[in-house]
Amino acid sequence: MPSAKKTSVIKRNAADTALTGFAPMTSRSFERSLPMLLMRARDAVMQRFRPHLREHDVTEQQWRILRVLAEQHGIDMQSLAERSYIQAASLSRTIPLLEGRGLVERSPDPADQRRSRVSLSKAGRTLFDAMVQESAEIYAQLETEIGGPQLREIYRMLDGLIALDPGATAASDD
Amino acid sequence: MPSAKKTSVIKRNAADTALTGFAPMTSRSFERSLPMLLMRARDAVMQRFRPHLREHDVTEQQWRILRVLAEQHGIDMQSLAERSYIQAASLSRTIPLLEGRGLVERSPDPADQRRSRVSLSKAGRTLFDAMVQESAEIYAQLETEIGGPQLREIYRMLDGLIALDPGATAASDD
DNA sequence: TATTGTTATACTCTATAACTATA
DNA sequence: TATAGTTATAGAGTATAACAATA
Repeated sequence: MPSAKKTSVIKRNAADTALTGFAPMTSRSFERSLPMLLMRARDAVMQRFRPHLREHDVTEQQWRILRVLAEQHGIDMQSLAERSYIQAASLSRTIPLLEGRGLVERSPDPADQRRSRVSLSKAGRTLFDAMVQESAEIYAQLETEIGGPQLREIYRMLDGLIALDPGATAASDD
Repeated sequence: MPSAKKTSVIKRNAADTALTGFAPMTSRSFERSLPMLLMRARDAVMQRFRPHLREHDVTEQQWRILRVLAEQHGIDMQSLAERSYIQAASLSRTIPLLEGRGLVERSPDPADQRRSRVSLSKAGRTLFDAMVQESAEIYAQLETEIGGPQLREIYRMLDGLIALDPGATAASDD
């Protein structure tokens, strides 16, 4: 039941009381573990998108890659890794899969033979266009349910949390 | 730089404009993908906790298990899986590891031989008490940086997102 | 020597199904 | 027949380090 009050996710007991004597009045909210709630919130949102991703046989990670490629043609592997928040080693295994499906193309950078220039193929662009359209519709539905101002507030607060980690913030400052 | 404005995480270009024609005025925030921001926010928060977890040689998943066991003695595997948001199959592999370290004990449920009753051992309780104390301190530091009211607002909004997924909400209603 | 990208290794976690032993 | 838990399998992802080619 979506509307049920989740008051007892974590139950009070002796041990609990002992450990939260540290911050007695607000212990309840902290016991509900911020990372856990973030994980569950992400999962709840992804529920909306998973059927859509599966339908196109694209993993979450691959979708992140396609999105970066859609906005930056001929990006090198390292930059792609940073912008899609995927480890370079992981990317090296994933890109050939997308190449194999004809969604992605690579060519050596003429200015530096070490570098690859990764791009969306025509088929990749077509897939992306179709997917991003559906994705926008799911987002629009989300916004309807949550409310625009509320959703913008969520973005603002998530930015605040992300800014807690200087490393992560730096990665997004491009 | 934590204070830097992240205005250019996703760059505008022709392709971008094309795909976001769908919702022109608010496209920027939606392009910044809610699941992605939730993932990064969780990662940023976890950064604070990872050294603490590693120090005690406990994975994030194992920490979730310990927390559930700390508040519910003699829980069966299925309930433990639900409450810790871990797949039952994954739990079946993880619990023996914790047993091996002497942190967790299991005994068959006398009323139903199929069921296990999983509990924290004395050593497990000692570890939990030490870790939860440190964890509370990290949270307190987070609260100082973010601000109590702001943090409570974050919790409220995450609850809202989680409520979007009836399945996930049901799991937390215990 | 340093950098780009790939490969290797080991580990974590997920998802699904098959299996066992009880009920 | 149904349920609790385990095991098997495959896939997806992380994290590190070693490595080859190029700069």
